[in-house]
Amino acid sequence: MISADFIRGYVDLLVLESLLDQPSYGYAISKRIEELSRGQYEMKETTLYSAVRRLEKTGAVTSFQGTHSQGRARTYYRLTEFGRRFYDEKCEEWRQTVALVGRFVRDPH
Amino acid sequence: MISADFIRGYVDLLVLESLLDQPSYGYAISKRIEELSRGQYEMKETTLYSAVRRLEKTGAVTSFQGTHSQGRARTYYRLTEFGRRFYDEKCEEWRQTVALVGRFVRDPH
DNA sequence: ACAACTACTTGATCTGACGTAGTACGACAG
DNA sequence: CTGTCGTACTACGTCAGATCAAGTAGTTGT
Repeated sequence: MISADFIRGYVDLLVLESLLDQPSYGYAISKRIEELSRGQYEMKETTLYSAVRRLEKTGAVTSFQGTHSQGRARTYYRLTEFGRRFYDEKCEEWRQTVALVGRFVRDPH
Repeated sequence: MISADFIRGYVDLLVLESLLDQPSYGYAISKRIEELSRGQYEMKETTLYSAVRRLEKTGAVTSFQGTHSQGRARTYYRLTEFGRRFYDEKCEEWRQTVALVGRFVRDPH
């Protein structure tokens, strides 16, 4: 299990990726992240919900209430155009970080 | 310039790398990091010094006063055996993080 | 009836990076 | 002989973000 300290800074990226193809809601996002990370990382609920609210505040996502015939009401989140650009930027920053930190990583002797 | 939020979590790794080959001191460590990151990242002094103290507390490094014929006295930091293992672990965690986050990064369309 | 799963919220706490500021020493220019 | 630059730290306060702990609420399975 990868420590959250290592993911910190990329929480937004993981969440945004989950919204690229279609709108989604908290629980589904968390399940997707868990799946894509193959059980190596599990985003805490509070981390996830605070992330989507932060993203909403900055205009990267918008929220709407899903029609629900059953179950508790879900809040869906949809990526905005700005959100897409924001995601692309985050990806680019990630690539740069990989290049940078990579220069500090040596193979164990 | 890469934002500190992206490096957060790898500060210790960068510092430890700078101590792999020989003991060093605060200012030299910061210069080495600046150099290796090719100006893309500059670790703030307060960040660096709080990191070495944290590493000292966990036993990854030990400190000693350098003999100084001139200039202000320097505090040198030396990697311990535990520190070396700690560095190797951080590197391994880094590789895992790269693999994980990489699955959330898509090329811009 | 009760647990388990889904779906989310609130409030408090803690860590770590940062800003600001100051101390301290040497060398060198003017 | 004074000021400024580069070196080498330290102290204090602040803030964002991840977490813990706990609670609310509806649905489904046994």
